[in-house]
Amino acid sequence: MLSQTAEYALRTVVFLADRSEAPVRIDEIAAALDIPRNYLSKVLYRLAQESVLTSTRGQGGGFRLASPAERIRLLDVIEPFDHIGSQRRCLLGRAVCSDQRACEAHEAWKEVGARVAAFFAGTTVADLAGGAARRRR
Amino acid sequence: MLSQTAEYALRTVVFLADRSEAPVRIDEIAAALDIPRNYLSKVLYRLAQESVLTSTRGQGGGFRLASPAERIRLLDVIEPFDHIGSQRRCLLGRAVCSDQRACEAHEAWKEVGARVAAFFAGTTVADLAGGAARRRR
DNA sequence: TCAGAACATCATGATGATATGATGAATCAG
DNA sequence: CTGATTCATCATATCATCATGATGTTCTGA
Repeated sequence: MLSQTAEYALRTVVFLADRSEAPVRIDEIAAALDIPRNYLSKVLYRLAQESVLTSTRGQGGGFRLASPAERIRLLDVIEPFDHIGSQRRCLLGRAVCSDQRACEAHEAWKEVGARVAAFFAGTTVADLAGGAARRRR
Repeated sequence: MLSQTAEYALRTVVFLADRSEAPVRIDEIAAALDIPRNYLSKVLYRLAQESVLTSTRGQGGGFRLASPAERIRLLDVIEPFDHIGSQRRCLLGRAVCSDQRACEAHEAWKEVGARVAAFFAGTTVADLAGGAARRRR
């Protein structure tokens, strides 16, 4: 359902939500979540570009959430890597799906896609966090 | 959502459902659906192994559905290639998801997964076919 | 200013999905 | 039996994703 890369991003963001607001070093994140260090570096760099995270270099630096966990949607975290763009694509790969032969199945599929999209757009990082972030609410 | 391979399989099966019951040559299928010929060959061979299709060699041979279109679930067509196995996997890749910290989001995700699985298990090839197969019902 | 800390980036490799071309094996018509 | 037809299979190529190691760049604190 999600690519490995998007899952890394999501796990990291949820992990950070459970931590204090101080920056966390990438080595610590990689070790705690068992994610390849340099690969994670690229992933988090991308998240910083997208303003999901903030990075600080030097002593005491690291990554932290750019906004409160309850204001970061799962969609924001995933979109830079996977494109689950509202599932407008026809199940059969037809260029024109909603043509004359659009059947109940096409409608049903569209609705399934809408459910998935609604989940990622309507769920926040805080909803997935298990520790501090949830208790803070 | 679906791999290219699974989509090829699905498009072929729907295509065959719209044809008469006589075998269709793989060259004809590949040309009509714009799918690489030899790659499709392997895909259809797999579907034949799974008893979704029947293959016949020699003059007048080709592929045809092994059962009526309304008895073939999308799940049967897709499963040999993609494993959408009831989405039991945790969104965060945690080994144990439904532990003490299972939150509303985990429940919501589980429900989304169930919807997807229900769609593929509850929809038949006939539901997607646009031509002959639907009019025959 | 300088050394260490920590992120940023580059070059390269491994793997699986997708694709192509050539060849083998089975079936049928005559 | 023979040859055309058609699926089955093998060897190889291409590409994106995932991963690793080495090096560059920026920041902080003394």
